[in-house]
Amino acid sequence: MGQINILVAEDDVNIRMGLVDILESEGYQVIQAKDGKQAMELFDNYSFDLVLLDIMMPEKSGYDVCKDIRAVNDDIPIIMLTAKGEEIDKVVGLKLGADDYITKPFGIHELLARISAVLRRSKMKKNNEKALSEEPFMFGEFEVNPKTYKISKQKKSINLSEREIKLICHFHAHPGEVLSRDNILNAIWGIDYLGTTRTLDQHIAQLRKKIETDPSKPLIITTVHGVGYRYEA
Amino acid sequence: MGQINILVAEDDVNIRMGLVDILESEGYQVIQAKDGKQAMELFDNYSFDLVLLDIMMPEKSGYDVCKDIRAVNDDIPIIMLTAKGEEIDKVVGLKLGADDYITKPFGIHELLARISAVLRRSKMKKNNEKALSEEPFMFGEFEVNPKTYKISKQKKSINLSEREIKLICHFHAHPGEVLSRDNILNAIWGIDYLGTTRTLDQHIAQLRKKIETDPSKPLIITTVHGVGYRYEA
DNA sequence: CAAGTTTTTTACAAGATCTTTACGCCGTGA
DNA sequence: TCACGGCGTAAAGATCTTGTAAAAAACTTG
Repeated sequence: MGQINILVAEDDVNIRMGLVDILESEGYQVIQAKDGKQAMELFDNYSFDLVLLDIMMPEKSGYDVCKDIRAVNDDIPIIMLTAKGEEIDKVVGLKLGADDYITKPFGIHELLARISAVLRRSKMKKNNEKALSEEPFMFGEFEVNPKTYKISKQKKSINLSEREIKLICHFHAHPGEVLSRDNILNAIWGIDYLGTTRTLDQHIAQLRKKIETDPSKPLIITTVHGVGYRYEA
Repeated sequence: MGQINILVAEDDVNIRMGLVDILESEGYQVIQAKDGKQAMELFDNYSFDLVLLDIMMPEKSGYDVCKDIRAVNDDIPIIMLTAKGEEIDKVVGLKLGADDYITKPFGIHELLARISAVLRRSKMKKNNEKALSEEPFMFGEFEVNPKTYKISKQKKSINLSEREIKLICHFHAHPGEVLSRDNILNAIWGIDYLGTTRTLDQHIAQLRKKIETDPSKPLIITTVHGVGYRYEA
């Protein structure tokens, strides 16, 4: 969920391991490629949030990988790594669609700063696109505003947390249906969630406190014993 | 902050890349838009010193973008790009507020000369009549005076720093909206800012000390947990 | 270049949210 | 009706986010 996946393509094993250490200790999930060919294979099979690309690599240069990635994906941020003194042609690189450059040897701090800057820009871009699909809608007697994490009834406005908003949106997308706990957990917590199923009940209770007139006799989100919950549209 | 940011809106990828190459090798920071819609999105979220606008674009024509930009910002220089033979109506363009025109195909030197001319004029204008473009406005119970970096309530007047004034102005431009940290950092620190996100929190705290009655229970600038901040208009 | 100012980083405290746990009630089937 | 697992709910614990002061760095100005 909050997990950020980074593909690191670098042939020098020492530098690569160094990068992996740094990135993992920052909480990023890192996948390594030892050459350009392997990088493309990994890129095709997994989903990444950022690519770190050495330029000089066997099998396939960073330029080529960059071009091939861009042929498929216009949005994923790409940062190029260049050895000092390497004839790095920023113009060529930018033409191919890289987002930033770092010259080796680089400081840990600079690397991390550039990564978070690039991720920030990319996140902005995503949010702008997403904004349209998150128009306010009615949920029971509440007006739900996914963008602001707020719901309002008449003039009263209530703040919702991340989980609560997602729950409401999920129910809103399936009016009248009985949604199993597994279904909801998969949709909101992700397919690889490892926690208990009671967590969900807890959040449902929390949500009911905020939207039901009498939380002990829910009318909007009802319980289907032995199965799950239902949004009574 | 000698960095000059240019927004390039042009649908033809070859021309766009060519422009980017030229401008970046001149030391400008360039952001690209592939159509008019994207151009407006970028314009709303970042801060530019100059806009290069192709007239014929999908989604939204250069004329429309120009008009929309002028509706919000009267000062930023806009240069229109027109294909040779394209029916370019200078009168219409000037009415919409463009500052200059270049007909494709254009020479590198002509382009750069016009850009620096327009930037020079704009800088002069800023220095001379910044007064007009930065009228005082109300923010909560404060009267904000961007010219003097001062805000006042009743008879008391408080000095603000550069960052603080910019924060207030940005919030003032987006009343009621939840502004993500990313959004604010991009708008005030610039798209290529490499610092940490905590810097922003620090400045928010500083600002609250100056404008909130009880800084520990902010009413004017509220925080939206996990997302960002909001100006309660 | 020294003093003053602003900005940024850092470190820790405080707060919010999320998850787990525990206990008791409720529905269902024997 | 009884037993048992499902569910509501409060409260403790864990985790993540934000507030805030203070140190460090960067920038201004004379």
